[in-house]
Amino acid sequence: METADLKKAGLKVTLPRMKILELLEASTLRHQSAEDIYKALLAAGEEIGLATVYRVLTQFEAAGLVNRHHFEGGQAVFELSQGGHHDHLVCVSCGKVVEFMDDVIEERQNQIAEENGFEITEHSMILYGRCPDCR
Amino acid sequence: METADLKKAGLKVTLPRMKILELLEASTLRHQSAEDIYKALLAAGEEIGLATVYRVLTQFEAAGLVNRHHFEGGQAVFELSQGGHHDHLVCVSCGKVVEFMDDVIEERQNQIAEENGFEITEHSMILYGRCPDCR
DNA sequence: AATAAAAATGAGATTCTTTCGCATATGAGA
DNA sequence: TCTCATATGCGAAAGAATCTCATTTTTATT
Ligand SMILES: [Zn+2]
Ligand SMILES: [Zn+2]
Ligand SMILES: [Zn+2]
Ligand SMILES: [Zn+2]
Repeated sequence: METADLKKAGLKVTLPRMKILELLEASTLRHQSAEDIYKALLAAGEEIGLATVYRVLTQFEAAGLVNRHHFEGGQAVFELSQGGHHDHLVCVSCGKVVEFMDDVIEERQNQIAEENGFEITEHSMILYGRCPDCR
Repeated sequence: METADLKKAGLKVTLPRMKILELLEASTLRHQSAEDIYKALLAAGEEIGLATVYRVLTQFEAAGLVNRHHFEGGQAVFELSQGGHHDHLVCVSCGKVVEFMDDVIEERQNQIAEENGFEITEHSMILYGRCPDCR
């Protein structure tokens, strides 16, 4: 139930926010740009402005509901943050995205940060290549 | 000797290209934006247009002379590609950049790509946090 | 259900970074 | 030195994301 999630996040329950959250939950594509979402909403007959989509996604991000990633040479993409941390494999040919999570890497990252006296707040790891279908 | 590098890269030896390459080699900051470079050139009395700086850096990248990285929330940064592959630790407070390279991680990345049938062309790994000075 | 105050929205303007187009200038080879 | 392909500088343009502000929608309160 979405409205609960919004309230829990300290966000007023408005129509645009509900529609965007619903769309993110219903969509088969986990990683979408603000514009993708805007167009999908338009196609669904919802009259929600692009600025609002950007604003709402930024609020969702701040509330921890979604995560934002910057894949090379494209717009930022957003995904529901359900399912915990993971990183991405991106096909440079067809755009397919595969998620993965590797404890060994995560562990080494922390180790490296520590060795350099850094206190890590987040990280971005994206592997680019050709997917099976595109090779 | 720079002119040789340019010729070797199949690039005509022009004044802007030489100046930019010299600046990259002389600068203490390894990671600079196109605009940083443009301003440094201006400050040094060189009259090189910003568009040229962008063009030249893109050509250098294609020639393998420099690498481009996109650190969160800033302009693209460029660095001379001397010294082989490495990844980055970036301080979110002061912008300090530390380079590192971890064979275990590189190995796991290849493993993961293989498991998913991907043929990796490149990757981006950036750890964000607070450096020792900023904690 | 009606009202008021606070917050969110939509549309367009605006910013920021990067690229493009084209007239002029420059470099490499003859 | 001459010629021509190429590179440069400038301003215009594009693309993504944010901002402004008048209007609308929520939520809280009668
Ligand atoms: Zn593919
Ligand atoms: Zn993901
Ligand atoms: Zn710092
Ligand atoms: Zn580096």
